[in-house]
Amino acid sequence: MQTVTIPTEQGEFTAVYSEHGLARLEFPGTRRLDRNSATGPSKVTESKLRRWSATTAAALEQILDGKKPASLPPFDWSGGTEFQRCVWAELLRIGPGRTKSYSEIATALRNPGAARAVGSACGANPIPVLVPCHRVLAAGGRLGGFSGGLDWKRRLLSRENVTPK
DNA sequence: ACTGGGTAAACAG
DNA sequence: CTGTTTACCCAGT
Repeated sequence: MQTVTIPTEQGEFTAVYSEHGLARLEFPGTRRLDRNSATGPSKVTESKLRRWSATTAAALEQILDGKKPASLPPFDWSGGTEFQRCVWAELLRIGPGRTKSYSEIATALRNPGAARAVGSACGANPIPVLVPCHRVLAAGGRLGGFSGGLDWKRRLLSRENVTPK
């Protein structure tokens, strides 16, 4: 695992890469102590890392600007369950300025009634912003929750001209 | 505004 | 397997 910091207007994000791609993205101010995994030499090559970092930084910048990212880095979702990966994949289908409710996601996955489980899966999303869990609202356009803090959710949405109740 | 029952998934033990 | 927790939802007070 390799960590790379990404400076933006909104602060310094931290990206964590495995040999398969971007595994985690952290908001500014969320210090993690496990900075160096002592599991031998990192398996992610320098050339991959530089390419992925550039793509991640550009995508992050674009989303913080309320725009659609031109391209995304590969994601390493190996830590997630099958259900969580399905939810996260569905989130990627929501464009900037659009929102979906937790139950709409559940229905789209042909598992209506799983709205609450969808909420849990969103909370477990290791790559916020790029995997836009901030575009998922509760029923009736209410804000719902956000692992990075509701102020971030409001900020990201307002940048896309969305104002929840 | 608050409560209760229903629901699905992850996790600890 | 049971109990607990969870970024939910809806119909009643």
